[in-house]
Amino acid sequence: MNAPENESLDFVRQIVADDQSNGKHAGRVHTRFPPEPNGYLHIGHAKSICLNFGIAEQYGGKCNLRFDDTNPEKEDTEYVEAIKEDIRWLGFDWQDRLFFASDYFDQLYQWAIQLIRGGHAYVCDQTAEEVREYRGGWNKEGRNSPYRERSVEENLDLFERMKQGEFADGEKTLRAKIDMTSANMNLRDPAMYRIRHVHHHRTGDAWCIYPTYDWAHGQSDSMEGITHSICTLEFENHRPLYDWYLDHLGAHHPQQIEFAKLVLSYTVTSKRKLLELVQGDYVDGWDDPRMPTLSGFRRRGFTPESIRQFCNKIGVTKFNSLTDLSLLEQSIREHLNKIAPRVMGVLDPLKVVIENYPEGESEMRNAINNPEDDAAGIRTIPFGRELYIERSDFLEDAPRKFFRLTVGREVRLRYAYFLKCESVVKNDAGEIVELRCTYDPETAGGKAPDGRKVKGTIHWVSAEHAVDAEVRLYEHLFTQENPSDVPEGVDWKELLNPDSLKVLTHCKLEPSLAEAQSGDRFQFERNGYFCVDAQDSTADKLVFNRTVSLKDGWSKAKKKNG
RNA sequence: UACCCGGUGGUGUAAUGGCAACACUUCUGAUUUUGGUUCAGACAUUCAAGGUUCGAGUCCUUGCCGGGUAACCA
Repeated sequence: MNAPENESLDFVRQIVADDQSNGKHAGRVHTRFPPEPNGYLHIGHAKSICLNFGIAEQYGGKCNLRFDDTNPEKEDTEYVEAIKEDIRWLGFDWQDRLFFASDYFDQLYQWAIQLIRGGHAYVCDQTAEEVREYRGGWNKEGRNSPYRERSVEENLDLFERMKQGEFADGEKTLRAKIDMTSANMNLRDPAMYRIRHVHHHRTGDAWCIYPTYDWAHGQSDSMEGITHSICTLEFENHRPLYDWYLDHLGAHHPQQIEFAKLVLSYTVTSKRKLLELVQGDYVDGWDDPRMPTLSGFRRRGFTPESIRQFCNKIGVTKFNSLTDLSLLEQSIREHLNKIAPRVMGVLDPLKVVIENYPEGESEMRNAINNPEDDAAGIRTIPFGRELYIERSDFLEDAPRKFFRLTVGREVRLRYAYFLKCESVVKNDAGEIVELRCTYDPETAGGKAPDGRKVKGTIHWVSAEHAVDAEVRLYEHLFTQENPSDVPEGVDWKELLNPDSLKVLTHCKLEPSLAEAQSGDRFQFERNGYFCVDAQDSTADKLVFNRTVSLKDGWSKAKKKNG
C-alpha cells in the first residue's frame, strides 16, 4: 500500500506488512488507540498515537479512538474531552470511529453468560484478601476457590443477581475458570466483573457490575474488528489471557503486539505522578508548560509536527530505553528554525545611550523576517539614541574570546550600525546601570565602507519604542536524569527542580510584537524560540513562554574554560 | 525464588547469515550581519563464553546483566 519502500520497518510494522502481504484478515489493517479517561495525554501517549494512527495511514487501514472506561471510580468526561482535543491537535483523525468500552457493556455481559454456560466462568464469593491468598505466589501454586465448582445454573442465577444489585461492593466477582497452578499469574482464575455501586460518566447508574481491563479490552478489540492490538510491554504477560478469552468465545481474534513505552529523561510520565503534581499544585495545571503532557507542550510552543517527527525518530522496539531530551529539543528547534519569524527581544535589559546620535530623532531599519524562508519578507524596526541591549552582552573585564561589547571595543548592532562603548555608568552600589556609547553613521546596515571588521553582532531594542513583556523561562522539571530512579527513603517529589520556572518581567521587545496573538511563535534572535502564552497573555500585558533555547556555543565555551 | 521479555557508540535506532549504517549529543575546523543555521571531520572489534557455518550483531547452548509480572487498576 503506502508503506515506504527501501526503508527499514520497525518490528510492529514488519508484522503488519507481513500479515497484509500474506492476506491475513483479507489484507485489512485496523488499529486503535485506547486511552483510559483518567488523566491527560502525555508524550508517551504521543508515541502510541503516532504508531497506531501512523500504521493505519501507511497500510491503507483505519484507527479507532476507544476510551477504555471500565473503572468509573477514576474516570471523568473532562478527560475524555481533553484527550480528543490533544489527538486532533497532534494531527490525527478517528473520523466516525469514536468508541467507548462502555458501549459494549451489554455484549460483554452476554459473552460472560456464554462463558458461564460453557463452564468457563464462575461466581466467586471470596473476599479480595482471600483471592490474593488463594492465588499463591511465584513459587507457590494457587489453590482452587471453594466456589469454583458451582453449577452453571447457580452461576447464571448469581451473576444475574450481581447485575440486579442484590450484593454489596466486593461481595462477589465473576471469575474466568482457567488454571490456579499456571506459572502465569494472569491465568489463575482472573476476575472478569467486580461489583461497584458507583455512577459511571456515560452509563450513569445502569450498571453496578463493571468489567475488568482484561475482560473488556480484547473483546472490545474483537467487536471493532481490530487486526493489530498494539500495547505496551507490561501487558506481555496478559497476552495468553487475551488469547484465551477470544479462543473460548470463538470471536474475531486480533493479534496483540507489545512495544516499549517511551521514557524521557528529566521528566516523569506516570499518570499517577502527573496527577499528583497537578493536585498538589507543584505545577500550574495539566497544561503547565513544564509538564510532559501534550497540552503542556502545546502551551509551551511545541508544534505537532515536531512531536510527530520526534516519535518518528525514536523508533519502536521492545527495549526499555531512556530517551534523551535532546532528541525532542532537536525536533522542535529544527521545525521552528524553518517557520518561526525572527524578532529582537531583550530579556535582561541594559540601557545604552548613543552620545553622537541626534536627540529626539529616530529612523527605521530593515530586518529580515526569516533567513530560512525568503517568502517571509522583511520588516522595519525603529532605531534611536537610546537602546536596550542584553546585559550579558557587555562585560567590563572581557576575555579575548568575548566577541561582544566592552569599553573601547566595537560591535555590530544587528541590522543597524557599529557601536563603540565609551564609558560605563554605575550606581552607588557599583552596579552598571547604563552604557555611554558612540556609533559610526557610515556603517548603516552593518557594513563599514573602510572594510574594517567587527567580530560580534548583538541584538537591541529602541528604548522609546520597546514594548514590555513578561517572559517565562523553563528548565527540566526534575534535577535527575531518571526521576523514576528514586534513592531509598526519598520522596520522588524531592527530585523536582526548584529552578524549573524563572519569570522575567519588564523584558523589552521590538514594537512589532505588540500585535502578537495567542500561541504565535517567534525566534528571539540569539535567545531562543518563544510563544505567546495562551492562558495569561493579554494585549495590555504580554506573556511569552520560552519553548526552547537556541544552541549556545558561547556558554559552552565558557563552561569548558572554567 | 517462578514465568515472560530484552541487551548494538554517551543517547535513540538500522543492518532480515555477507563491508556494523543513520540521527542526536560531545569535540575539531570552515562559513556566517543570530557564538543560531549550514558544511566538513572525529568518537564501536555489537554483554560474556562456547558451538553451527566458507562466513555470526543476526542461528543454537550456557552464563551475566536489565525490565515486567503475585489489583475486584489500566
